[in-house]
Amino acid sequence: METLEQVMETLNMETVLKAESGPCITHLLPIRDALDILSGKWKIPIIVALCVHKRRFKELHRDITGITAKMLSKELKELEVNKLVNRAVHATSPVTVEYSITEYGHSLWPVIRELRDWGLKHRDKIIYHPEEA
Amino acid sequence: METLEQVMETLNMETVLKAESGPCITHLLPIRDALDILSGKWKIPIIVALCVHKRRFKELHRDITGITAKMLSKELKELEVNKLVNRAVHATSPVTVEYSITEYGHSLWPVIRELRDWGLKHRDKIIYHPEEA
DNA sequence: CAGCATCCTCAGTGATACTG
DNA sequence: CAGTATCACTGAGGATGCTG
Repeated sequence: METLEQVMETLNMETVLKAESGPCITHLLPIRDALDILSGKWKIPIIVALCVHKRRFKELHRDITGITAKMLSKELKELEVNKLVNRAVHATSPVTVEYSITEYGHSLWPVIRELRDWGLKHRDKIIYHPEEA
Repeated sequence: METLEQVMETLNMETVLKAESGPCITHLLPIRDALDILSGKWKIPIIVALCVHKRRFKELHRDITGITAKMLSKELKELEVNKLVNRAVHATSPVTVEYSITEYGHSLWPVIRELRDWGLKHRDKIIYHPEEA
């Protein structure tokens, strides 16, 4: 089992931190990419909602408390660009659009699980045991 | 092995999305907590830098390209509150302050690894194979 | 229904200067 | 050295109304 230090060494820190390119592209940047795709106020709720089952725009708008149509539209577009979400237009009248999680979207699961697991432990540590160093 | 759908079901989505409290606290919120702690422009570079070895404020300021003293100070404070980073003041003259990763900080490793691994695969998929659905 | 256009605001960030 | 204070700016996100 590698330690955090060992892994960080593989990141070639001293080079990475100051590099404009090179090692940075294969090391720090991927972390940033993943973070950028998941962060923001609505990405996770949308992904979670679509993981349960496919939904239409209006349904998402209704099921995700507080989101505006503008943000929902924008976020879905980003998720679609990243191939995490599929957009299917049905030629009904009026048209309906169904959004669903892609197969590729499932690859996010290990990431989300780690985030959730760490977040749970962290909540416990900080909120319920704030006194411990 | 659980599927993403199965896990999402355990999140009790329909309840979670609309809940102000209750299930939300143990499910969506931890993900947001973790994300909040890691996201932003400087948290990861700081953590990575400190994982290689402890550093003083000035050293961090020098080693992390582009960060301002104000942001460095603010980010270190947040990391310290979350017990990921330790702040040690030495009564030299003038005083020096050493920042280091805590034992608890190491618990972030699985999270960072998953983010990096997914980010690497994603980079490959989106940038080098943009044509594939 | 599924969005887009417009306007707005305010918290996060940067630049610069200053302090114990 | 290790920060803080002040000001200015930007952009994520919200409110509202409109369209194909």
